[in-house]
Amino acid sequence: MKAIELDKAYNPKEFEDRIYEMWMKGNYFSPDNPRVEKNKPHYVIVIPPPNVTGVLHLGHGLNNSLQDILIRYHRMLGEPTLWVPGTDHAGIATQNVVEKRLRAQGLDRHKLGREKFLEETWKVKEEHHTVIRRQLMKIGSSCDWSRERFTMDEGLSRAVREVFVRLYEKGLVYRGNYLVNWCPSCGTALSDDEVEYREVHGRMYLFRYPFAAGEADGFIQIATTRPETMLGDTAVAVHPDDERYRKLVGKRLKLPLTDREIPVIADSYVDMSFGTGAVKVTPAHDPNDRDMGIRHQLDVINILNPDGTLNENVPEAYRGLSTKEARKRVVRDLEAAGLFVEAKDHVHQVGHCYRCGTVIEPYLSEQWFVKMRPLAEQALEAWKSGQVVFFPKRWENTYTHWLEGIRDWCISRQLWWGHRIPVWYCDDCKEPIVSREDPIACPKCGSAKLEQDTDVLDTWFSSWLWPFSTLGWPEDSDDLKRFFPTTTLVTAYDIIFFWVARMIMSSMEFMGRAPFRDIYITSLIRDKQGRKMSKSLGNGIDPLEVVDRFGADALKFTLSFLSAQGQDILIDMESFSLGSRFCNKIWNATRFLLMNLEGRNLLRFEEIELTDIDRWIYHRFNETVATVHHNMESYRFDDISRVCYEFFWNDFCDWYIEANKLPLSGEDEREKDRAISLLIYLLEETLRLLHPFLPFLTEEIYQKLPPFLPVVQPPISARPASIMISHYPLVDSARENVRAAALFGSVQEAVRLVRTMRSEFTVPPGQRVRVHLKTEPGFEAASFLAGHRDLMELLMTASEVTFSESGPSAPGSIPVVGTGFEAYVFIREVIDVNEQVAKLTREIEKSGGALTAVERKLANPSFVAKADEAIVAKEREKKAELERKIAKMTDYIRELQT
RNA sequence: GGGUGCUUAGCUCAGUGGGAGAGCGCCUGCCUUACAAGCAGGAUGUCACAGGUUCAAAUCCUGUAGCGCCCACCA
Repeated sequence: MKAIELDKAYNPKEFEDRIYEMWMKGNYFSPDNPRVEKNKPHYVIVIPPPNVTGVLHLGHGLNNSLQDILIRYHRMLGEPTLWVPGTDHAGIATQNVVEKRLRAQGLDRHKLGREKFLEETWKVKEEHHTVIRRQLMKIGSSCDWSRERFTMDEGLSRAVREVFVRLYEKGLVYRGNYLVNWCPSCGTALSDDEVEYREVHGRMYLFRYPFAAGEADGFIQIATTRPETMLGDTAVAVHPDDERYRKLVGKRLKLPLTDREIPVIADSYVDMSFGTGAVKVTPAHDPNDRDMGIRHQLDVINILNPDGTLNENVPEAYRGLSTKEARKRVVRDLEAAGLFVEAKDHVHQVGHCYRCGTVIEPYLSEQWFVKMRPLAEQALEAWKSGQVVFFPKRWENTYTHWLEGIRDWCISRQLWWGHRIPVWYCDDCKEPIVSREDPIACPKCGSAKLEQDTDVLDTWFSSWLWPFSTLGWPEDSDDLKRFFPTTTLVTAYDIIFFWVARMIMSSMEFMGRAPFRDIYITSLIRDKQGRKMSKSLGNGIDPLEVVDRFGADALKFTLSFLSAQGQDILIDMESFSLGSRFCNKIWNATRFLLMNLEGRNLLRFEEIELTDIDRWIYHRFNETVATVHHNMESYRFDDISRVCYEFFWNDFCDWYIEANKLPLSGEDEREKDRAISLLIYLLEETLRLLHPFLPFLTEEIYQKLPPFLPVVQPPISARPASIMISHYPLVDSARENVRAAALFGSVQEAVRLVRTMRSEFTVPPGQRVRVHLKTEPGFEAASFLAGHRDLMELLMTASEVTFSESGPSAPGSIPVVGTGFEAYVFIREVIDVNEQVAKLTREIEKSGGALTAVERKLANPSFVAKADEAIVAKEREKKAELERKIAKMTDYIRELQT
């Protein structure tokens, strides 16, 4: 046959897009693709939906690369495999993006109005969605695009409503006036999990509150980090057992800067040992104070507007000020009144909005909540009973800890972008109506004047239904029946609370079982300094740029290779050359093999008799396959990538192809046919092994292979049209061959020893050298070595290799010791002995000089006594090393001169 | 404060009871007719520190230090 020609270098741009198109046309991403073996269990992943706030970053690159590896692996095992793609509307985050754009045009959402604003947001959603979809395709994601979903799709919105109504009917959704986390900038409530605590260097202020006239003399000192909230104080609390204050409990204080009087109360919440042992109580603006307020029926004075400025409940002078301004003003005024004691630097944790970074204010408002305890119990049960398993396991602690300390979930958001809360209020009788369908009239009074709740739901209220809402729930759809529960969830650890735990809760509640079996928690990607990649730092890496420079396969393979369990990945653009080099290596090895098809006839595998070298490579291949399968079970992507890399590069290329250059360049036509046939067969199997990690490259090469090439394992004569739907290699115990491995291991050892020797004497690579191998009596590999004289000559660049159980007959060689043999290298013949002796002599002299210096140092008693012990030890070691070196070179000289 | 992870070669990291390793970088020599994105060879480590268990410890236990992350209402 004719040689098949490949370009000289790996150039992914030339084929990646073309191949993705081919896959799409072939409908290979479908769970009903031609490879499917109907009796096998389903393998299903639903994508963690990227937010439509922007485009994909490298974290998504990692996440989706790993999902694609799993999907392709299982698909090639013949399992009906489905990967559901989709995106998330990301309520608050997307709304912020749009508002930012509006601000740039001098607009805001209120000027625009709700309807127009939503129109704008849908446009932004479309923009980002288009890019995200293209990015996923670019990196080769083999997801089923016909099943793509969006959290605000009609179907998913129906699921959201259904869930809200069911939970309401069950009494698990309730509405109430509670202290919630309020972001003054976003103008909405947040759940506890959306508050990010950051260390802030603030101040701790000490103030005096004087007693009201006639109550007692003097004052009580209180400490606070938020002076402005004193305007909302309705009590001062002390511990009931605190002797210092016992007599003062019940007395009234005059609240400075206001005309109000507040009581001193006793509450065991107060820590006597902290500060002055007296705490100001602001029920409207602190969760603990709120609790105390309820216990003591204190007044609740809300001093804030929704935008974070002070409202009409404070004295006029402070109204309209921001909390920051008010703080300064209050401190100044208290100082003027002689009530300020001191302000100390104070480091503490302050809550910030996870989306915009604004300081969170505890704020009393009417909100909707989900009662979580009953749901959390079920989610804990799912884990305890082994329905879900975390990889790595230690994330289970994070999961259970959160569930055990679960708090109710505030799900209403004062935003516009999201699922409108399915509650209407009757204008006439004020009855709230919770309904799956938009109601027309009030069921209680019949009034048609209904208004829907203006708030929307937390974005996670739709994401937590993702594994079944995407499959058609609440309809009893075919997909739901076929593909639920899913198999594996691949996600990062930063959303275990937000998403993973909640999905399990909702799924237990509405589906009666966990939504997936395995939870693989990926690493987080950081830059080389260990910083999170972010737009503001400008240290982000665009996956598309990686694809552009190195190719999608290089992206995928590199990330997989670096993806050690439980470790963050520190990476920069250059890191991807690892994958790209590997691709190039595979490309060129293939190029070499296909080139050697010129004039050859491919032999059928059955008619080839394997040599021990062939058995060795099949043994190694089989070992590699076993490791891959084994580690795939436990999601050890790094280990899998490593063994594949090592097998292909070190075993297949460096030894097997190199060894086969002998027959390939020989005269024996039958030998040539034999050698190239086996090489091509093994290449084909290896490509299948590598395909999940290097989908584009392996497909491109697969398509270049001789079209009629049969498959060795499993034995099929008509290869599938695409490697995507070919068979993944399986462990074949018949290929295990420890004996062949040992035999070839001896060849490798002998070759390496001689190469090292050559290198030590700087013998030019082209210069042939004579070698004698003295094998020990009874050494098993002796005849194998002797039988591969020509191979060793090739690999050692030897002019001649002789064998015997005795030493060399002629002098002038230098021996090296191997396992079961000694190799005598006749260095003297290929080098200028005088020059080499002179070189060695010079080195001995040089080392001798260094040795003298070291010895002198060590002979100095004050050095040994006073110098750092480590330094002394180092010197001793240096001495021993120099002595060894000198002895070895002296030996060499003696041998050369014999 | 609670939890959890890390500390191994210049850098990024594997390795969890018996030989200290990989990739990149570095040094030497090679354009050997697949690949210079390559080939052959090499150097580099008190495996954070201190104790303990063991015939044997980078690996198990205890403690210490440093770094990181998560959670938590100390005003």
